[in-house]
Amino acid sequence: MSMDARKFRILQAIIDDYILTAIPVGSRTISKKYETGLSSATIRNEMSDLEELGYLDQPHVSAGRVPSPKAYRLYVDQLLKQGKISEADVAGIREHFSDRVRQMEDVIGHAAQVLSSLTHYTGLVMSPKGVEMRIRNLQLVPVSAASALVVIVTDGGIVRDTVIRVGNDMDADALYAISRMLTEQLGGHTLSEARRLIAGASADVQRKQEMLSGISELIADVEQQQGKGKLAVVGTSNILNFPEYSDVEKAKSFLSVLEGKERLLGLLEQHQEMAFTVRIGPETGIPELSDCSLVTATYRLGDHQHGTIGVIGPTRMQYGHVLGVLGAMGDMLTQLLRPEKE
Amino acid sequence: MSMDARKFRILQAIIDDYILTAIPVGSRTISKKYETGLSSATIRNEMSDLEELGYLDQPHVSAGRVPSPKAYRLYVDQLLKQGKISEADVAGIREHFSDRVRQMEDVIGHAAQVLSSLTHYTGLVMSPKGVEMRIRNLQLVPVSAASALVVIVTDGGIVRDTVIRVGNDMDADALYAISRMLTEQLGGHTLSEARRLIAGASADVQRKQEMLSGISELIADVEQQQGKGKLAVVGTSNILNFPEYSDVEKAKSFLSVLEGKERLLGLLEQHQEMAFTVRIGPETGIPELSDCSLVTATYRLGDHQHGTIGVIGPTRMQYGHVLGVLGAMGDMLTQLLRPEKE
DNA sequence: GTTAGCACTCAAACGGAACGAGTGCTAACA
DNA sequence: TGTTAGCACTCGTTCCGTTTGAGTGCTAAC
Repeated sequence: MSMDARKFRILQAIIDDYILTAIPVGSRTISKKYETGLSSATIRNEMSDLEELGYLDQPHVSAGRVPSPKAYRLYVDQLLKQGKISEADVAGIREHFSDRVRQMEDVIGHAAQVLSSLTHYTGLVMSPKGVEMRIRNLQLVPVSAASALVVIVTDGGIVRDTVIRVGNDMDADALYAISRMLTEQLGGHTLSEARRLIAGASADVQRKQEMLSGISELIADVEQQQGKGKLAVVGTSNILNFPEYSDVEKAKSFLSVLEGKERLLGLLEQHQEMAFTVRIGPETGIPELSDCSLVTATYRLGDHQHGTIGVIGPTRMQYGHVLGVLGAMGDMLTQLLRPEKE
Repeated sequence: MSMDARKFRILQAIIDDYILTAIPVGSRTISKKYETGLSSATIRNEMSDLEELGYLDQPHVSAGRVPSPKAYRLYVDQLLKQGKISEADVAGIREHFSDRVRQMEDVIGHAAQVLSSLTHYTGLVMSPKGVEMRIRNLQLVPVSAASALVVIVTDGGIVRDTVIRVGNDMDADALYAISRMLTEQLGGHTLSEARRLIAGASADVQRKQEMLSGISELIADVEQQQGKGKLAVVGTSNILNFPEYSDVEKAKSFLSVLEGKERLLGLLEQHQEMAFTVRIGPETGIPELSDCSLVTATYRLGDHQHGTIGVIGPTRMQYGHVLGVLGAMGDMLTQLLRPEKE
């Protein structure tokens, strides 16, 4: 016995119905609403086969059937093959981003917000992870008599700053001179190279040494921050709208995974080279998310950096719609974050 | 009939027990566990009086009594009068902040994290709201041939930046010259003054005009950002650990208030001049939070700016502990964020 | 291969009985 | 006059048996 066209159509119908209603689907429902040519008894036979093949589960003997993760996998693969992105989704996103570009972090938070409100699931946006970022400019800005702000601009346009102590006798011009020198020596180098250069530099004066180590720390910070990637999570409470999470225990374990962002980051960092990723239930590898699906897409920042956006919802997710929204949003972000022409 | 010392003791006992167990307290419980000198019948009479006075509610006739918001109010006022802050809380916080100071935003997120984990409620930290912030320095940093980064440093140490377009013929030195000029002219002025000055400046060249308007926009941004205040919310899912939120509907409405941060910001901005604020149930003014209490405290950044930290939990909150933690955290933040000596 | 029919299963909904925590009231007591 | 023992009463909770109905598997006929 194997999967034929009719079995596939029936499976599709079951999945569609279950995604819509969240209640186990019976043979009569399919016979009446979908495959009108066949009687419920026939459907029953087919469903029995599908169960044997591993595509359907039965909560208990007198309930209908529920799609298994394997079924969703088949369904999604089919969806990805035909690769449809709805025009409506693109329009919706364009509308939400009509206002002018703001800071990177705002964009990220905003994007997660839009994902959540368009899909009614939980929206995730991870900031780009820098691969081999290079320093473009480094500048010291006086803050008070004894301290200065170090600003680092990288080729990705990422800016990071911190306050360090400098000598008392540094005026703005002196700081600028130092900035020029540092930019000249470190510009074009990667972050780790820059740190090595600083470490190697002989510090003739104690004060200067102090300053350099402050800068070095900042660079390390940037490296680490970019290595990790910031994560915005919006719409966690949406999950409570779905009947499968009316059990408080389930909801709690779901929410605590989303709050402790580490594991989530780990998931988002996998398969970053793929345009789309769909992980269904157990495929996430996180037991607490075994009733959830995670759909991700990628956006680019410049040529070498890419970030990830995603949506988490119940396994019976509207995959088509979510894929559409994510695709459109990915394009939008790539376009929005394109570095100025050089 | 009025409140005498014994009634007060009994009320205190009821509140203590209810905070601990979350189940309505019966007269026998009080008689056995607390006021051992009195029989349950006597307690019953007193409880009846307390109910008449508005301090107790009865879910239904055959259940025990539950403290009313008015009772918590009395309880908290008493607590505030004796103003006790536990040493253990101070130590706990100091421990969590042992690592070096990082960026303002990190500190805020981290503080919310610590509040949440020490209290097991939801932790809130709002960034300082700038009153009359003054510009200390303004600097243009080259980013690419045609664009530059504007960095603004204010007297509160707040740094904000954005990328603007500049003319093609601007090299680093030219930008620096402009920076010096701008700093000279705008330094010491408040944000709104600075914007007025820029608006008034006659722009001889088109390019310069473009640049100035970019800077002006950034200043407006800083004003607005600081006017609003950023808000970190951590530990929302903690609420699900409490039996009063085992009802999914309640949990959902609570969580959605926390997600749409606007109303929360409004609450936190009220009474910012108070060292401590306790708002119990209906006192919050938000219907969805009528079973919650919000406790806030203030920290300072410099002399003129203050931010708010807070904890949201069920009305039967461990007020003493929360006040202790918030007090200690407020001091910690004030100390941590003290601007460098000038 | 398809379908009608039928016996069977089992979760969910329903409903009444028993339980028990807690109250209010009254009368007796110190 | 305040305290307490006693008792009737209330009412939510729990338990348990019944009914309902959706859905299945199997068999026999088409």
